[in-house]
Amino acid sequence: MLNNLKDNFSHLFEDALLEEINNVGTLKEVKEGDKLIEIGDYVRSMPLLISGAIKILREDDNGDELLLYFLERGDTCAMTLTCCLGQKKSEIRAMAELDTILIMVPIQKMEEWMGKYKSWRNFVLQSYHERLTEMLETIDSIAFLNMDERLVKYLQNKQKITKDTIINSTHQEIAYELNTSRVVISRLLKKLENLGEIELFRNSIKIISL
Amino acid sequence: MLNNLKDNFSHLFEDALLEEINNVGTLKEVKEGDKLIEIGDYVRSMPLLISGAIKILREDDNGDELLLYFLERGDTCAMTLTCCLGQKKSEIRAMAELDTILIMVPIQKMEEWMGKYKSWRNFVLQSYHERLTEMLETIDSIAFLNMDERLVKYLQNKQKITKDTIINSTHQEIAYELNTSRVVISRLLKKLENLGEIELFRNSIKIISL
DNA sequence: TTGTGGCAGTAACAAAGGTTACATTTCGAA
DNA sequence: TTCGAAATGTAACCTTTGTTACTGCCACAA
Repeated sequence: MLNNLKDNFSHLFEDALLEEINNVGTLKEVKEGDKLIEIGDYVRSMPLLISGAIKILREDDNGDELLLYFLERGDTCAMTLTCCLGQKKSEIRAMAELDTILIMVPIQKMEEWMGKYKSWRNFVLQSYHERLTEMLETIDSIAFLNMDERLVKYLQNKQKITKDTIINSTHQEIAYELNTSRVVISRLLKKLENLGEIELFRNSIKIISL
Repeated sequence: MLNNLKDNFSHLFEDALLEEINNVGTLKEVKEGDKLIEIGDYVRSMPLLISGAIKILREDDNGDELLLYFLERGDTCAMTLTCCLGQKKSEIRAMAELDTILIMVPIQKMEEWMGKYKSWRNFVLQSYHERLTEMLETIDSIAFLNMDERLVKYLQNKQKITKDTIINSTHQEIAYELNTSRVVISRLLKKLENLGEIELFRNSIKIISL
């Protein structure tokens, strides 16, 4: 685990902190599609992402869903941070977008390190900043963009995260994450295909140029 | 200023910290409608709200606007925190919703206090948590609610912030903050009036029961 | 091989929200 | 007092998005 840590976090944390994380953290591997946190769960440890990607989703009372953002290598979950500190229930759902490796750190440590390590404080604050920025981008999308533009952004984002021009999603799955209906997505995807920007297959979409 | 501080922050900060804030902070009064921060500004100090209310707005490239949330007594601006630390430009606009009194703390101090005072750390983290939560609520509204429901929420919120059943806004102003058009707001307000939930006047709206 | 369930294509229609246009009212400044 | 700008009311129409319904297609298991 120490190697994993050094590879991904040595530019952020001093050796003493890396050592501590190595001592108290536990390595966790999850498969694509696995659920990490459900809305209402209490959170007892904080994830540091080594590899893979996690998607963070919001859901309303009717079960309508919305993709908020992705976490990647070197990230942590800002929601978790506050849940830990405040002993509050999770407001979001976290699912593995890809096969993912993370280090789980017990919550007591995170407070202790806040006083002890400047690099840890910066990391935590930086994480908050990134998450707030991503929330702003999400708000921009749903407030200012039409569904066709949101869809294009979604596909671009997905490509960036998976590093693959083939997106393995059904229209229904995309519709859930954008909180719309399958028919709408099919309609817009077909339009993009007619423009030559994507190619449609069963269970997958190939990005030509977006 | 020390009295202001003690009245509003003594339950959060230890005496030594209150003392420090008192030494380095400057009192600032702004009038309703004053602009505090514009998008693109560099932020050099951090506000602690003593009284009044600040509204935080987002704008896109076309000048379309959206109200994100309000800051009240005891709050600080999480955006500012990260802007300060990262030396980044502001992503948002801040306007005084009411006459407001705040204490401005220079940014160098905030880092110093992070290491020195546990109560400061908790305050900063707590602020982030509240802001993230409010961003989530904003997302819920625009993603899951129709305009009529968003309008009702907006009016309720406004009432809560101003502690007044009379809302002094034009339809155009409301339309800006909800990123829609004046005609749409007039239409929906008239519907609410017909339901007996509000009463409409020139430049103001009286809330009967929402 | 055949049936079954999930996936995608598409048409027709409905609803919400945005746009344009114009009339009326109100208020403050000249 | 009068004029003009700003605020509001309202109709007609358009666009976007959501809904319903039905089709064919594909993959897999019985």
